Order: sequence, then structure tokens, then C-alpha cells
Amino acid sequence: MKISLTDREADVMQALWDRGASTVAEVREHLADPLAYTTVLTVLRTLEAKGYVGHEEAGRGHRFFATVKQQAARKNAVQHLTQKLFKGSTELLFSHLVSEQKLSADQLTRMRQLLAEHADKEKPE
Amino acid sequence: MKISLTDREADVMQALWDRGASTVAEVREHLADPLAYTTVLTVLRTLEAKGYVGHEEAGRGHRFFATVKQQAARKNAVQHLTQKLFKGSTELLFSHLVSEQKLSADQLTRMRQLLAEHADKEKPE
DNA sequence: CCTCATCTACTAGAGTTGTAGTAGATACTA
DNA sequence: TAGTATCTACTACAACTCTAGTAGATGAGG
Repeated sequence: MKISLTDREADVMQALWDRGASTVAEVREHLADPLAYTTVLTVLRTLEAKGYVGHEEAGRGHRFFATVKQQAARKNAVQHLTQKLFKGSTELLFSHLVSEQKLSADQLTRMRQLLAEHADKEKPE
Repeated sequence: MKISLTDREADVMQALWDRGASTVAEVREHLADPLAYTTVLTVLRTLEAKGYVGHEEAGRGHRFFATVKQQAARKNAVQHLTQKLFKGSTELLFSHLVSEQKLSADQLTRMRQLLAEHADKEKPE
């Protein structure tokens, strides 16, 4: 399944991933920008129409929840970015990340660690 | 300067970055999707209005060129993605890249190499 | 029961994106 | 020089995004 989120939709999905099933009011409070209640509801309905969110009755109102994994959304977004700006090369994106995003020595160390572990797991010999 | 490109705009910018200053017809041929001549022109004018592209007279027509660096566009896009889907953490994006994008052993090796070189350059001691 | 708060459904409108047509200028070609 | 191809400027329009208002239902409190 192809997942593509607009900016605002991403904010709302983030709220659902962070909090789990939530009411409109809860999502609204979780957002950084102050939006009208109805605005948040509209975004949730859009997401539901797209199939990324579901809802269940909960007393007076509804409780919305993500039906797609954050993992999946991230994968889609990274792939899209890679296609559009890095000629489809994950490696190019990677090298951009390393050389352009000014990382601290600590971060570099942790990344090397991570990569080392991953390489070990891939080729455990 | 904040740079944000739509999908189609990214395609067109890519053409300009790849080819350097180009006519509409040249950009059009460079694109993967078959678009009308006027469509390409419209996108170029939008990009010019946004300040990412300039043009100069060239005989009968115009020759368009990028006024922003690909590097800069990439940086903006990566930052945006990081903000929206990785809680602002480059490290999280990085770890996603390593664990989710199924990289080949070769790729992993090259990445480790790259990271090692970079770490050396940062802390040359 | 009446009122107030809360919630959803429906509607709306400005802005952006994507695509392209038409008109009119310009230049090559026979 | 008359016709054809090419090019830009202007216009158009549908789909999507973002934001929010209004109306009407429902439930809680006195």
C-alpha cells in the first residue's frame, strides 16, 4: 500500500502514533499548531477516506486510530524523497546525510555502531 | 533560503541541475513523463516566480537555469522529512535507513567506509 | 425538562498543484 | 513574401490542501 501524507496529515498521524487511539480533542491538544476543532476533525476524516485511519464509537464521540504503521509511512516517504531528489539512490541520500547535516562526534559514533551491528547481522560470519 | 519543491517541480529542477541552462524543449525531453510543451513552460515559470530559476534570452526563446543549488534543495527536503516523520531526529532517519531499506552487503561496506572517513575528518586525532 | 457544552456532518472558500489550450509574435523555408 | 513551425504570455480548470463555520444531534447538570 502506497502511503503519502501531506504536512498536516503527517502531524495528525504522528499524534495517533504517539498516543494510540484518540478523540479529536486529544489529537488537537497534541498538535503544536493551534487549530480549530473542526479542522482537526476534517483532517482525520480525510485520513480515514484515504484509508490510513479508522474510528470506533466512544460514548458521545469517536475515537480515531491509525490503521497504517509509522514504519510504513516512513518507508514510503523516504522512498519518495530518494526518487525525487536523490536519483533513486539510498546511498546518495546516505552520503548527503553524513556530509551535509553536521552531525556531532557522538552521533557519528552511534551511527557507526549501528551500522556495524547491522552489518554483523546481515553477514553473521 | 527555504526551498520547497513539489513533485513536478523537482523533476524539472533535476533536469536543470543535470543539464545546466536549458531551453523548454530540452527540459521537456529530459523528463521521464510526456508533458505538453506549455506544461513544462508553466512549471518553469512557477519555479522562476519562487526564485529557484532564472532565465536569459537565447535567440528566439529563453534559456532557463537553476539559481539554487541541488545541495540546498536536498538539505531542505531532508530537513523537512526529518521534521515531519522522524520527530526532528536525523539519527532516527539514519537508523531507519539502515534497518528498513534492505541494503546490500556492498552498500553497507561503502557506507561504513564513508562514515569512517567522515569521522576521521571531524576529529583528526 | 431546559439549557449549555460537546460532537459530528455538511458546506465553503482561498491557495496550490498539475496539466494544457489559445492567441499572438517571431523566425525559418520554399 | 506567403506559409509553417516554434516560442512565450495569458487563461483555464480540475483536483487537492488547509482552514474553519454552521447546523443539528446528543448528553450532562441543575
